[in-house]
Amino acid sequence: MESTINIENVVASTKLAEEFDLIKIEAELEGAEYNKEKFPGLVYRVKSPRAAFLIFTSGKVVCTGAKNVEDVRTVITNMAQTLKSIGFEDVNLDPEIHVQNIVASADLKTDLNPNAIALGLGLENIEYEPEQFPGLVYRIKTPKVVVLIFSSGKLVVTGGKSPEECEEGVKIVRVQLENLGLL
Amino acid sequence: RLRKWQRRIRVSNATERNLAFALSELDRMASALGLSRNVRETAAVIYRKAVDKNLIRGRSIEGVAAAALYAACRQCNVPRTLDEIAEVSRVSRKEIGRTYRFVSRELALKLMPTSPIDYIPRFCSGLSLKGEVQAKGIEILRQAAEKELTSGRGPTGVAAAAIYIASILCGDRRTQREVADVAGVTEVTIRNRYKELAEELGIEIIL
DNA sequence: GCTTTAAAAAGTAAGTT
DNA sequence: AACTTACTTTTTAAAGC
Repeated sequence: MESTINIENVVASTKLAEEFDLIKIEAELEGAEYNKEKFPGLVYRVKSPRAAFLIFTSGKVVCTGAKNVEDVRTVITNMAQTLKSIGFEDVNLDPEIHVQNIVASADLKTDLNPNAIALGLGLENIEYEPEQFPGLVYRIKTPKVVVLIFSSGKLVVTGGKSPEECEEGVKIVRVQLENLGLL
Repeated sequence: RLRKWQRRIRVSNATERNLAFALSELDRMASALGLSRNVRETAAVIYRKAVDKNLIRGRSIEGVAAAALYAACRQCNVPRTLDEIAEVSRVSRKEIGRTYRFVSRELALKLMPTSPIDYIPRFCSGLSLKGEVQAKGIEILRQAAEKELTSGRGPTGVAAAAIYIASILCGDRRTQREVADVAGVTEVTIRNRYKELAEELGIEIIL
């Protein structure tokens, strides 16, 4: 089966140490931004596979912006190595990583009618306020994902914990629209 | 026993006081927006239902009142944008929108998205345009809806473009800036929408 | 609820040129 | 009028207000 979705962003969390001295990291790593009053986490961007990190004093880390689930491990491992080389001897170089959210896009390749879809899926199951946003918001219970449906036929799936859940979300939308005769 | 009664009376007083405040707020906002008695009563009904379902918990009375008014305008087909409601409320557009979604869902209002057609009468009066232009604008929007040219677009922008075209076709032209001002959109938006409508509906605009 | 990050979708907005 | 940049919606973790 050809891939029907394009993963655009993966958000993951992990714990690299018991604690971090963010002021030291900010001083050692070029480009690191840390404003405790503004936000409790230190922001650091990497280019390897491109990604952004939010590092906290608790040792916990949030990684966003990765384009693949595999890149997440690569980038986090590199981050751990960088922190170790900067003087943090106790960083875990092989931490447990939790993918928290995946944002993906898809294309049904047909124009869609949001108003008809709203009535078909049921006004109580969707949110569609073109005055505020052009996409129709459809929340699916299982898998627990949210799909944004546009009149162009393009979709955005978010909230999934794995690529499979995102694929499933697109599949559900496609099947329901087909059954409604709106595809 | 006596304390229990006092508590009930106190709660009752607070409830009545809050309801009175909410209703006066609805009236104040409705007056500022020039809304009819029908819309005010519809808003009051929605607000009372929200109170009966305890939807006020964790929300401000003003926020729910503003959301109820926004919903009432839509239900009565005389829509106001969230920005217009926010202008006469002390609650932000974001808060009103969030409360509206919650109340709308909890009370199962099942409102369809606002139709551009519902903005035509108000915008035309604001531009002192006659019924002929109004009818032409509505006709254009009906055709546009059939060809699905309005999906995903802001209702006010589409309505503004239809009025702009209608005013020209009826020989009582209004400038893009004039229409943009009453509709609360930019000239760029009117330009984008009217070009699209004229093109797809085969309307020749001679300036 | 907010603050910060990333990203797509499509519409609208604002500032420059 | 074109460009650019930016904000709207959704999701999600983190620590703290």
